[in-house]
Amino acid sequence: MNEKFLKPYDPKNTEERIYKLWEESGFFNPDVCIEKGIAKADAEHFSIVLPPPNVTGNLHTGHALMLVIEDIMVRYARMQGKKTLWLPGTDHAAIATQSKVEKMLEKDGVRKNDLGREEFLKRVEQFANESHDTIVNQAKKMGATLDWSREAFTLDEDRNIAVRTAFKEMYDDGLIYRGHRMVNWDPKGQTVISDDELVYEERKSKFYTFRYGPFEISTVRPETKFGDKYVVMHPKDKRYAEYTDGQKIKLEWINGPIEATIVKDEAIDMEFGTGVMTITPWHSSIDFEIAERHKLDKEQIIDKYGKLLPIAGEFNGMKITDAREKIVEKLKDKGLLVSVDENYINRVATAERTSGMIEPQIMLQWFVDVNKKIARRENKSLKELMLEPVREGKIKIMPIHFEKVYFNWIENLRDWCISRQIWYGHRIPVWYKNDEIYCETEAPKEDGWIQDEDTLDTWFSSGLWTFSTLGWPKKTDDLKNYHPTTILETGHDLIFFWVARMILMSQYLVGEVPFKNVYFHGMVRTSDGKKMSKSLGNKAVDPLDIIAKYGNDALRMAMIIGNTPGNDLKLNENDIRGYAKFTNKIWNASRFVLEQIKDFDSLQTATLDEEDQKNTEELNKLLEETTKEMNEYRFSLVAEKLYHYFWHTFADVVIERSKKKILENKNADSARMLLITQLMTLLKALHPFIPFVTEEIWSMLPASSAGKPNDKSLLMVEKWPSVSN
RNA sequence: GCGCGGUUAGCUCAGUUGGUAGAGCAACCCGUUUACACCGGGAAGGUCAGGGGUUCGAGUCCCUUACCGCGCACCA
Repeated sequence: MNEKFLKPYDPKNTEERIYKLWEESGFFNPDVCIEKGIAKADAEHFSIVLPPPNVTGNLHTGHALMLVIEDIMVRYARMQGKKTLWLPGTDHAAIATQSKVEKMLEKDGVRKNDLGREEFLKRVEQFANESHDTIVNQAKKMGATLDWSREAFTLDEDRNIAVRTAFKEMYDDGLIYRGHRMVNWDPKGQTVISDDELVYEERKSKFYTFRYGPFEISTVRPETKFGDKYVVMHPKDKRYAEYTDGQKIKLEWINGPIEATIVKDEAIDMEFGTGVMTITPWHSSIDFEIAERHKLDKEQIIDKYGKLLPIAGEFNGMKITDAREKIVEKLKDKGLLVSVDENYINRVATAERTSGMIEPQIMLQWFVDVNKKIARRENKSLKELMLEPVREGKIKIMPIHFEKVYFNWIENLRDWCISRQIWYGHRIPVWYKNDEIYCETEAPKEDGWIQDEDTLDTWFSSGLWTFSTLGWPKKTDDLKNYHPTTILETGHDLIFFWVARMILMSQYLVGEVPFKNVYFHGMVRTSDGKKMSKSLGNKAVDPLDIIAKYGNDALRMAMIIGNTPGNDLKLNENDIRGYAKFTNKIWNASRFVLEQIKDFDSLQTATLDEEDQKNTEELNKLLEETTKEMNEYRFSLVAEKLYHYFWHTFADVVIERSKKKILENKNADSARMLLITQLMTLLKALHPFIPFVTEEIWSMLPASSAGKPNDKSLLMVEKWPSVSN
C-alpha cells in the first residue's frame, strides 16, 4: 500500500506533479498520440481552438470555466481514440491592451506621444509578453491539456501573414473599401470603434427646448446646433401643414440671423416633443441619413478632440462640455430658451475600453462591405455567407435560442469599420504615393510609398483564428486534418464580436465553416448573483485561490454540475467544498479496494455471482447513458450521475456488501473482482471531470490483468469505458 | 418599442421525443460498523409563478398575465 493513502487526498501535493507527467508524455499533441498508437492516423478528428485570452492580465473565473468545459471535451475525445487537438493562443486585443498600457504609463507621468510609436510599442509588447507568461502558467495550473507546441498569438508573424493575405483578398474582391462614413469616434481614445464596442449608459441630462423661428425644437446637445439650418418635420403632420418642403424661412439663431430650410421626412416621430427637429448631419447618424435622402449640406461642428470649430463663432476652440451652458445662456439672453427639463433620461454611447463619450463623426475609414455579392462565392454576400450555415444546420448553436439572436444581429448588420487609429495591432497593408493606392501582402519595393497609419480592429485577426492557427494561407496538413474544427466553446457575450466574425472569415476565405458546433457557456457570478468583475469593485474570486484551497478537481465539479449551456453560473464556495469531499471519498474508496485486492491473483479466473453481475449491468447501463450524453455535450448530467453512482452505489452498496463477502469468505473473489473492475471503470469515466485525483489513483494501481497496461501507463490516454464502443 | 431567457423542495439548480416530481447543500432523527465522521442509516420537505387551452395524460406543447434578468433598436 502506498503510504500516500495513509492521509486524506492532498491536491496541493498532487496536481503539479501530475500535470508535469501529462505534459512530459507529449499526449497533448495529437501527432505524438498517433505515433504512440493512442490514436489511429485515420481516426476521426476532434479539434477545438482555445478562445485566446487577452494579454491584458490574469485569468479569471470565466476563463477557468472555459478551460474546464473545453478540457472535459478534449479529454473525452482523446480517450475515445480520436485525433484530438486543442490549440492554445493569446489575443493581442489591440485597444484593450493599448489603453491598459497607456493607463499604466500615465501613472508614471508618461504619455504615449512623448515616447513615439516605436518606443511605445516596445512597452506594449513587453507588457503583453509578461501577461502571456502569466496566462500560460495559469492555464497549466488549471490542468488544461492544450497542445503547447502549436501555440499561436493573434499578432505574431504567421498570423500577420494571414491577416495581410485576408485583407488583400477582400480588397481585391471589393469587399474592403475606404470611404467617408458616419463612424463612432472616441475622442478619449482618439480612434474609431465599431458599433459592437459601444456601451450605452443611461444618464440624466438637461433637455432644452428653444424657439427656432416659428417652431420649437428640443435637444440635449445645444453645442451641436450651430450649423443647423434644416428644420425637419413629418410630411403628414397636420400642425405644420402650412409649411412646404424646401421652403426657406429667416430666423434668429445662436450667432445671429440665419436662413433655414424646411425639410419633410418620415423619419420624424410626430409624437416626440414638438414633432419638429433641426439636424446636425455630421454628428448624428439619423440626421446623416436624412441629409443623404434630401441631398443636404453637411458641416463639421466638432473636431476630433471634442472642441468647437470656427463655425461656432465666439465659441470657437471651446471644449463642448464647457461651451454647452454658455450657449444656453446666450440663447436665453436672446429670449430663445423656452424650457429646460432637468430630469430627462437619455442613453449616451460610450467606448467600451476607454469609457469615453462617443462623438459620431463623418470620417475617412476602412470598411468591410457586408452586402456586396462575391463572384467566387456563388454571388453571395458576406451576410448571406454568415446566415446560411446556421440556417442549414452546418453549424449548430447550443443553446439553440442563440440562433435567433444571431440571425437578428446579421439582418441588422451594417458595414464593419475595421480601421483603428491606435498603434498596437496589425498595420493596414495599404501604401499611398500621391493619388496612388497599393494593397499587397508585402510593402512595395520602390521608394516614396507611405503605409497607412492605421491598424486593424482586433476582431479582424481573431476572425481568422480557427484557420490562421492551422497554418493558413499555406495549405498545411493541420489545416486539412483539423479544419473545420469540431466545436467552438466560448461565452455568449462573444456571439457578435467573435463567433459571427469567424463564420464570416472562414466562409469567405476558406470556403467552409470554421466549426460545426458552438457551445456557449454562461457568465460566472458570485454566490450573491453579481457579475464577477474587478471594474465593478466586487471581490472577484481568483480561481487559483480556490485551487490552492480545495484543488482543481473540486473547482471543476462545482463549475460543471448544475451548469447548462448559456446559463449563468453562481460559484458557491459551499459547493466547491462538497466536491473536495468527493475527491477524498474516491481516494478512500480506492484505498479500500487496493487493500482488498492486494493478494488477489485470480482476476483471470474469478467470476461474478448473480448479485455482482447485476451491478456490472447497472454500471454498463449508466455508461451507455452517459456516453450518449457526453456526445450531446450534456456534461452536467454526466458528472452528476457518475458522482451519484460512485458515492451511493459503488461506495455505499458495492463496497459495503463486499466487506461482508470477504469477511465471511463467501463469494469473496466475486466481490474483489467487482471492486477492482468497477473502480477502474469509474476512474476512467470520471477522468475528464476530475483528472488529477483519478490519474493519481491510477498511478498507484498495480499493472495486472485487470486492464492496466503497465506501471507507467497514464489514465489520460486509456479508452473511454463504453459498452457501445 | 422589438426580441430572447428565467420563475421547480429553505438555498443553488437539474429535469430532450408529454407518461406516477430529482440532485447537492441546509435543516430533522438515529448510529463512534475495521476505506472514509471530509462517514453511514432513516425520515421530512414541492397544487413545478398565476390563469386559460390542446391531450386519456402537461414541469415538459400552445395562448395569456405578472415579476426578474439579458440583448437589440430609438431617444430631436
